[in-house]
Amino acid sequence: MNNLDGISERTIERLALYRRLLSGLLEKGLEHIYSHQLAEFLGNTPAQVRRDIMSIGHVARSKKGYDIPELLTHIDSILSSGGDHRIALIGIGNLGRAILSYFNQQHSALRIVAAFDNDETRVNRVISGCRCYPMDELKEKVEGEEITLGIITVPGPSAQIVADALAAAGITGILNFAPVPLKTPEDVYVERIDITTAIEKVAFFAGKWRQKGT
Amino acid sequence: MNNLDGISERTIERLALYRRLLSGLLEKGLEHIYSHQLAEFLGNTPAQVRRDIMSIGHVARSKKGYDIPELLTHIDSILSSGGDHRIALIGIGNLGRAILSYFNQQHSALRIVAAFDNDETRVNRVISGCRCYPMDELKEKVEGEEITLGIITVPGPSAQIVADALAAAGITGILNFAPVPLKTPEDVYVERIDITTAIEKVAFFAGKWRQKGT
DNA sequence: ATTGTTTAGTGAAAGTTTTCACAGTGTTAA
DNA sequence: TTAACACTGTGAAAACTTTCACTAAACAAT
Repeated sequence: MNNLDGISERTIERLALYRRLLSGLLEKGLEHIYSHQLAEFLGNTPAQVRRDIMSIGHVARSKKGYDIPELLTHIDSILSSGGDHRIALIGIGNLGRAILSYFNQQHSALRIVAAFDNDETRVNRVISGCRCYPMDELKEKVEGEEITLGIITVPGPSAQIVADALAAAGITGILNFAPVPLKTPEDVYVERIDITTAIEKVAFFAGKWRQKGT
Repeated sequence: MNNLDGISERTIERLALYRRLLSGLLEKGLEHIYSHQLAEFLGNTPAQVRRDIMSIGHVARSKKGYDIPELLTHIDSILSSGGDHRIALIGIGNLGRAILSYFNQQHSALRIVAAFDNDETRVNRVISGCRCYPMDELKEKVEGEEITLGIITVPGPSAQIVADALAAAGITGILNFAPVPLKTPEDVYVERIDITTAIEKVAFFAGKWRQKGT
């Protein structure tokens, strides 16, 4: 289910990291890089780097390692192959605003083009270059602006309602920050980021680790 | 490496979800729950629920399913077994503030007790019940306040410096929101949340999914 | 009591991801 | 030209995670 073209979910995540890294290296004028250098930067192993790069069908036999511009172009073409996307963000609270400013500074292929909230005091203005609308205009704007992805930053109890609205508006992917799992139609891809769970996980493993050795 | 007491990393994440869910159900006065109901709430399978619960050594043969208070207590004791933690947050930007307000409303066992930033205008005040200090007081406060975990919400270029400072101050776990992998000593557990990567991943899979069928 | 039904617990299978280890090859140096 | 080296590509093994499928037990109904 999550394996298109033989590229696994995990590999896609790392490809996004490779892309960021390579693009930085390119700006510094570097031309070539070895798998073990990439691994060093990313904190994984050379074998994994090579397998990831292999999985997108990249071939570059050279003693100098990978050609950075070439590899970057290739990774970019894979990651972009899902098409262009315009994004809606729902929930203009602290987290929502943080993501707006954090995300809309960079990036051209992916942009948050509209934000929504139920609270009227948060609406009808522009935050980080993004217009804010009341929730009941969601469907209209999603269709009008050709929005295909949604980011949910509303409190837990409202998240499912928002997800339903997004799905009804025809969105195909959701990034959910609310601390609840969403029920969505099969054809909507959902990714969750659960900050509380992440901290609890760190607390558990950090504690355990300290108790033992390693 | 990430498998203490036979409990896998993934299971720990789900246990945190079970705990939240069960605690909500308990407040509603529910007493028992079946594995298939838990699975329904969490969007996974009954078999996985049972395996997770089994892995913490919980036994409760009853035709009525799991006893909620009992199971909750047990999960809680596992998740708390990493010990209590006081948390420092570094980087009082939009994201940092969002996490402060988001996190410090609830939760007692884990609390963000100090925030730090290089920017003097963000410092020496209280945000969401959390005192803000300049960076150069980090070590002193970490030791004085018995802080054991750190949350990094600074921009990418500063993240490694902050991580080094945290490690030097004796912290054992880090949650890193900066879009760069960190190099840390072996005895520091690091978890990363990469918002940009998450969005790129959704864009990829949502696009692919739409192109094909399911 | 007996029987039927439904559920938890769990060994084993299946699926996924990472790592190992080595063959083949471009590159450099002699 | 040849030899030594270091790196990629990759089959196969290992490690990890999820799912299947069955056993035994609790409970309800008779």
